Amino acid sequence: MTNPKTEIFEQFAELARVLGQGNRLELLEHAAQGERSVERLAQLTGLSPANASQHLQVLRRSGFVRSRRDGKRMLYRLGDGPVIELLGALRRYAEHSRAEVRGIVSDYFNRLDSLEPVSREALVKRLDDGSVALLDVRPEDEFALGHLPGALNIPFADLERRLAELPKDTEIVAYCRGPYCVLSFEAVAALRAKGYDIKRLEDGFPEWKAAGLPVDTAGDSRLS
Amino acid sequence: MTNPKTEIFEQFAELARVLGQGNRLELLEHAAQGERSVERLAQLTGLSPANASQHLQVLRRSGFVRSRRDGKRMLYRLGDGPVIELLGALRRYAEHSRAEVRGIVSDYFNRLDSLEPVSREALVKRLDDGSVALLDVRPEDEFALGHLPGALNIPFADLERRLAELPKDTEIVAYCRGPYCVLSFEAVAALRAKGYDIKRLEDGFPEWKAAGLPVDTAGDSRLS
DNA sequence: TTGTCATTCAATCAATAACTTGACTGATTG
DNA sequence: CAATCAGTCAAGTTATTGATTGAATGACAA
Repeated sequence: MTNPKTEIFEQFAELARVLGQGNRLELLEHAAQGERSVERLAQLTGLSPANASQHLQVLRRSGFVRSRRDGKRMLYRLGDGPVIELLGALRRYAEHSRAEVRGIVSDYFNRLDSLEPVSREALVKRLDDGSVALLDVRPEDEFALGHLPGALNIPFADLERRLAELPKDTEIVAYCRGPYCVLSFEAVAALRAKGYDIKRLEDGFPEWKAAGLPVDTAGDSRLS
Repeated sequence: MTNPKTEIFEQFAELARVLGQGNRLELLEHAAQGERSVERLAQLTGLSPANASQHLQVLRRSGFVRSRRDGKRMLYRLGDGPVIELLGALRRYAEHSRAEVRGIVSDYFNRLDSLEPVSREALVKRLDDGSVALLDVRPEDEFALGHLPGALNIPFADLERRLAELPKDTEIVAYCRGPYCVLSFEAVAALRAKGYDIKRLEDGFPEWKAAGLPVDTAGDSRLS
């Protein structure tokens, strides 16, 4: 173990082991949306608070999340290393080589949205043109913690009630928490059925932020 | 567990767990050099054949390696998914956030080569100019399984004896198995001490190949 | 066919990990 | 100050994992 190479591989492996737990990956995705208390993260993932706390500490020890105290709550947010990039590489590898992943993806997601999604690059270009409207279907609190500039926030649950706010003549791009977030898939399916010209952003808010693209945090929820 | 999202995260986690073992990562690095028998891989990593075999099967189940039979030996090589990309993301994350990794790297590696390495992109450009000679310091069998076009192969152990083959007037770029392969670090240190104008390639052969750049497999070991 | 070699399988043991429970700490509120 | 709330810690249980050993397979050669 004094061999430096072995030592390095062991360090890498330790990081991989931290990601080797579904619950932790799920906590990580939620923390990637913005700061969240332990209790909230526990609710979102269905874990017991104690269990969530322990997982979060494991994630913190490896720098995947950071934490700060706010009164009696402890807020966790994503760490500042290239976490999203690592998770993206894991996702891409999984999509390539795990038949199960492809199966689940096509069963549950692609079925809902057979048209190809819009890439981040394409969206940036089209936002410059002003030829597209942005729809954020995440819950309001996640939206408040950060969103794409100019996005309109209508949580998925409120979509039916607030259809009037959506433009019928402009193309809409909907986004969500990440590439596997169901909300945007279902929003696209629902709105397309109603005749809206709508597509899905390939990935979600964390990836956008990680790419260094501008992010709004205030309640600035007008259409661009 | 019927929840598709949980299911997906569990799939991702399973892949991460496979990488969560130092010995497996080391086997993977060796398999990334080219096809290798179980026995050879066991030798290279210091594992027992049975143990190496089991690890290799775990890696195979997740597509990180492929295998084929050749007579009575079983040859393992890297799988064809974006494995190198995933390992690269893991490495970059580790370098960013693990103080231990930075420490080990600076202690054992940077000490040997304080000058910045040459990036793959820069090397491609300079190879077009013909302004640089390529030195592959890996063992001959690894070289034979694949190497950068026009590279001269002098295994590290033979360097002293074969100095005459190296140009004194051209800049040399040395490379090896990967970003943490000691051979190229030491070769650069040794040759620089003897007055050669030599730098290290930032990463190694597997990354070059994964980037889709041309690779020679024959015994074509002339200088470019 | 028999023997040999490389690899895999099966059984075992020790170590590690995840989750639960209940007690504990630290900050806020009455 | 006492009560409460959010989070953490510590101990115990169960399940999984990695390494070892020796036997079993499958390919080849005499």
